[in-house]
Amino acid sequence: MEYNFREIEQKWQKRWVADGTYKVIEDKGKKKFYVLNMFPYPSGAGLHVGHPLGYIASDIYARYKRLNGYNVLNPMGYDAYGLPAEQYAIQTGQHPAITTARNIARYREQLDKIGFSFDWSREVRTCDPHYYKWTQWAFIKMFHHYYDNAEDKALPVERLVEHFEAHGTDGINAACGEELHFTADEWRGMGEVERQRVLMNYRIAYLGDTVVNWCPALGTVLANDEVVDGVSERGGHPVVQRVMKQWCLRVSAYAERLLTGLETVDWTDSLKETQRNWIGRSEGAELQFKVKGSDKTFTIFTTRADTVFGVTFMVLAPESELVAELVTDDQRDAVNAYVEATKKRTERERISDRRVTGVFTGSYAENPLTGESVPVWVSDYVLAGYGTGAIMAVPAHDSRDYAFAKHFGLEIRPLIEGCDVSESSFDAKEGRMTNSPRAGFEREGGLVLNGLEVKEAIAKTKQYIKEKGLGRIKVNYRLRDAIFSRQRYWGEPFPIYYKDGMPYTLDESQLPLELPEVDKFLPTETGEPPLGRAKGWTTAEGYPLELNTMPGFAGSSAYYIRYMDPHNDKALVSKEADEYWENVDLYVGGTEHATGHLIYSRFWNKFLYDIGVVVKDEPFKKLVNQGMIQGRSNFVYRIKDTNTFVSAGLKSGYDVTPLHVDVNIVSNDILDIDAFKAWRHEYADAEFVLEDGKYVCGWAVEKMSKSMYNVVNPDMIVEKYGADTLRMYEMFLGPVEQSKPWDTNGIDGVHRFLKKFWALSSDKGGGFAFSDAEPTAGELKSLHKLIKKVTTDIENFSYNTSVAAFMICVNELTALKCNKRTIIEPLVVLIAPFAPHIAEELWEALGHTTTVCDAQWPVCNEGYLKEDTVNYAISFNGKARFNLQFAADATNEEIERTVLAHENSQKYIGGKAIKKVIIVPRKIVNVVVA
RNA sequence: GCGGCUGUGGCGUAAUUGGUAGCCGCGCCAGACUUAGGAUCUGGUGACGCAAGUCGUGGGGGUUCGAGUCCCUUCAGCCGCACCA
Repeated sequence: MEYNFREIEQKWQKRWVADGTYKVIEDKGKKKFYVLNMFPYPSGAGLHVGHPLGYIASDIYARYKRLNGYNVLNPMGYDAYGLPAEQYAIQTGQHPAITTARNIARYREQLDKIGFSFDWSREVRTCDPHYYKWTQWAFIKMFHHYYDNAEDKALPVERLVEHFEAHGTDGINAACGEELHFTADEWRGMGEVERQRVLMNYRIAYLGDTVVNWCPALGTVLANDEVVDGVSERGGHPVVQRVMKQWCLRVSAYAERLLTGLETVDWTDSLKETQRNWIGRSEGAELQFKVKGSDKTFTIFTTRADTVFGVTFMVLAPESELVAELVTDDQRDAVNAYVEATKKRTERERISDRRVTGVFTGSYAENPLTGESVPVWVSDYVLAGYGTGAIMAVPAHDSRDYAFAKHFGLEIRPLIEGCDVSESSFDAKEGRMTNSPRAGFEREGGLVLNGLEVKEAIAKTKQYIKEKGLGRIKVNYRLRDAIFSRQRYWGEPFPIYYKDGMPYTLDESQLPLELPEVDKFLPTETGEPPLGRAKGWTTAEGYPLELNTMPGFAGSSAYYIRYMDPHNDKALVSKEADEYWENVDLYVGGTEHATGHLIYSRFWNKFLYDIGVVVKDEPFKKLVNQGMIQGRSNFVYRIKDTNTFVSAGLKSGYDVTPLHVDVNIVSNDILDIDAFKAWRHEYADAEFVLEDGKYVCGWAVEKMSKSMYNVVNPDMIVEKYGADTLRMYEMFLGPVEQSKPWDTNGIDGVHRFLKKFWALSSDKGGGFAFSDAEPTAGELKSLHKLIKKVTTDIENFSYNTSVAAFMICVNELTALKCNKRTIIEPLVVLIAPFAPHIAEELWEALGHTTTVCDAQWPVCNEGYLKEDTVNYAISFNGKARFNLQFAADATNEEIERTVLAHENSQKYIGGKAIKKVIIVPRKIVNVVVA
């Protein structure tokens, strides 16, 4: 009987839906397992063969866990808000909700063909009001909480208010924008607006003046992770720095917990390292500098407190408020001009152009340890957003300060014995201190670092700064608060209205606040976001609602929690559901989310943990990054200014333009000329210069994308080979974590394997044939080898070697002509996670009335794997010379005796003394002779 | 610049974790069947050699009876961060 995959796959996909096979309910009697894929953004291009890679890998794991008796949650949904749908809406006027729904339908259709075990009854869409109600709800919660550094968790803002009432800011240790100081009396004297302004300084979701990445082309701000190399991640438009009032999330308050939490999760080292880099913890000290001839002081941050004796100038960031305070009248024009020029530069220009620039402010600062005066400069190499926006410059031991000093002819004073700073600075944190202080500049009772190792000197200086009250020990983070406003239409509206210019949250009972209709998806004529066009966009009392919407990561930050209890309209998640599912046991997705989604989700989850909504501090226990499937593009070469195309091998003789050609009309790099002529009307009368009668295309590995015509859809593969072949082939390509170009060569091998597997139990007529005879030792060994291999492989995500193991087993069984029920049945269960359709069909043929999903994973009996004899390589002084067979249970003494007595051994020993005999179990006997 | 990862046949990859390098598949070669087909089956396939054998895991060095695997060094490629003080 033929392997009719089309019929089989349709039959079982229908059956699964009809029976609700993959519907899962909380069952306290069973252990839970939560498998999750990063949900897709439903783009207009549909699914390509790269998307399912991770879904297949996690589906295999989910099915495997289920066969091992776990209650498995394996949901799927859509990250449905996003820029492409909105850009499309702007161009065509088509409502993004319509295009998004259409794209989702297409995705669903494609996904269904691959045979996933998703529980679709739990589907979520971020743009669905029932869903984003809880995104808005979480935002309200964040608005009404602040981060208490002493308790190290989020607490209600009411607690803060109580404290202000009683003690003012005295004793407050909270994450905030700026350090405020007021008394209880002053607090009580404040009006409503002023109090709101104070509280805004502490809220976890707050409205703040921030330097943002403004993208004029997109008309919106972007988060740091949405800007790559100074241009927008989507579209590649230039990005400039601008100060704007924006909603922000105080992610930075969680920096330390985001860092330490990494130690508790099972993620790859590289991903953890990427997050550590992004969080960017650095230990150092803050040190106060007095401004000469004034009572002003300012603070700098340094990790190299030991170098304070080498400070020869100070530098302020151009955006720093200190600039205006410190600039002298003489220098004001020059400084203003410099600051203005800096503002106009885009992020990209600042990155690409690293010329040393700067201006002297005219002021001098006093070194707190030596009292000497150093000039204060302004330069854009100092960042406003990090530390205090001001630095002490030590050109001898910092390469950036060095370049600046060289350029402007400032003093470079080395502090480490024997270091050479004539060509470049000495940045390493090693060596012995000298010149600290310089001879003749010692102070009574002052700090002396001379002779100390750098590390000791840092510690001693920090201690000194702390004791003398010159500053404090401080930990700084690179991680900044997340900017949470977008000037876009297609996103979650904020549950916020304004009264007297101050924002207030809607009541939870008013949620969801649904996205209003607008006539156009563009900003208003007055430059307000698109929601400014919505009619009646106010509260019932007439207060105006917020016009910004939330960014893409808002909806994706807690979706994994919603899957646990997706239809609950009383809570984000019920206590019972959350306590049962806890958190995600296995999360599969791409590395591109390392510094975006995976930081925001962890932050969001930790906040919900703090307020008692979820029971786990970390959302994703184990994370696997599937590699990207790249496209393999094909090119044709058009001779300039003609409609003639020259084959790749001959193109060097012509002046040609390479053009992408649809890979679907190219086979093994040979162009289907008729299909090419039909592809586009301008090629209908194209002419060709052929080699050997064929048109050979060029190729390159590139990102799979519509514009490069290298997209291969899974549907086409499913149509031609079936879903089971696609699933197994994608796994067979190589390790899941590895990126690789899509290459259809080789899929035949996998398809052939499934046909052979099918043939094992099908007879020549139209039916199945199973033997009830007892299996032989050889058959049992073949099966149990497979059980062992596949079980450990799935646990380790080595699916490619599993597929290889299946092939070996089926080849062996085919050779043995084995169709025995007791062998085929467990084999069917083993393959079910990989090729569920064929497994179901055979499971039914074996006479089962339940689906294979309810089967039991077979257990390996090691007893069948025993070898009777073991082959040893006999080597002399490390050189293998001949082989000998021994019984598997032979003792080392027996082996040694036999080897030494063997006639072949004599010519290698040749009467010399035997130093030792090393016997490695099951492998090698090495005889070492003198 | 800092940090991480990778390097094995013509290709994708594997190697019991320090034990006969190249499993499985593609491709290729030969053969079988055949109403020549992009079907199926069988055998072969790291290099050199008629052979016994020798050489082989980016290069060089080391540890070890034994190294793809461990250590040092170097080269190449990929990824992350990057005027972060």
